[in-house]
Amino acid sequence: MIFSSKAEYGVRLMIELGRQAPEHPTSLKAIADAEGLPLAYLEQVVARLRRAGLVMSARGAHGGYWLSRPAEEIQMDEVVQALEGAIAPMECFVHDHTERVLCSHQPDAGRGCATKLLWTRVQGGIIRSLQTTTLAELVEFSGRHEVEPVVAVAIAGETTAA
Amino acid sequence: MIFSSKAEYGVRLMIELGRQAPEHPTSLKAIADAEGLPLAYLEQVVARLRRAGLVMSARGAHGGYWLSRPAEEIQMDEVVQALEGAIAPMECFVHDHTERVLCSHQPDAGRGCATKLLWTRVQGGIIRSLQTTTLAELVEFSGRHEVEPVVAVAIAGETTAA
DNA sequence: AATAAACCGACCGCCCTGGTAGGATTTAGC
DNA sequence: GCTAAATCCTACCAGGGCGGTCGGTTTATT
Repeated sequence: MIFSSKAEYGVRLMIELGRQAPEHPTSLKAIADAEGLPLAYLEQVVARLRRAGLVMSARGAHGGYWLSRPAEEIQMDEVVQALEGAIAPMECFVHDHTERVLCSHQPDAGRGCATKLLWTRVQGGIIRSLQTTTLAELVEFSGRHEVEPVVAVAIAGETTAA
Repeated sequence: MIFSSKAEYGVRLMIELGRQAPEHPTSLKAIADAEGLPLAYLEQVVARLRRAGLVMSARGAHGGYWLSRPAEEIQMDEVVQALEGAIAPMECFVHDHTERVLCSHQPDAGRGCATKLLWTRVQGGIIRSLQTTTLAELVEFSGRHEVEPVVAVAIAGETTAA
């Protein structure tokens, strides 16, 4: 429940685009069918990726979307950030201006904001793990197990446990 | 927006308890006043910490709460987990049983679930950063800047930027 | 007895999420 | 030029979770 479904859908969409030949436009309809996702909702998701400059598009018949850069050069923190907005573990990290009680950092400055220290570390952990993963890795991973379904499940299980 | 305010309030509460002498019960009222948080809501928050065995309580007049272990032995992943429930970056991580479309891991096992690889790494990053931070660290940090308010703000700002 | 506190469960308004609807615009192919 | 296929855009909506309140019960101290 940390990331919303926009992140899930968007990452899947990016992987799907990464599987296609570059410059060759893929229609949203094709992706929606392949992944079993609602087309109209995907439109909103891909709009964020486009505005962030991660994908490019061509309108009209035989139009579609493609990666604006090779998958090797796309770090996943860019993708998730485009989909979810700022990657922050706590509300006060993204809206410093709001004078909510949630973040006592500004108000009672007499005491160091210890929670902020904690959330800063968490934020670092998240961003680091996203930065060190490229889209190409995920594309490669998703394609590697297409031939052997049983093995694929086993490996995925181990990865989860680790 | 990754963690809810329960985490923020609960961590602050734990820090407050860590500042007190062990075994000496602190009333919720005192904490609520010190932190400017709603008492009735804090009750729900502290209940989670108690059920997780992180704090102990005494009822009646002059009752209150205290840490069940020294702050040095409390890793923050335990605290956050008690407050937020399972620490998972995506819904399908916590409810494997639900047959939602959100996680395609089970359904189309023919293809390796690449998003799961990503979320697993993120989860690892979060938990690691929480595990390597003890409550004692936060207590020490919060107390260090009490004397020099101006310096405290400056240091906190640097920590955020880093 | 009175007071101070932990404990418990029900309730409730607000906002965000996930999703739908309906259209406007652009392009390829005939 | 017409039609179909696609992107693009805006508004709308139901549901659920979150943050919070309230009233009351129980337990212990003084």
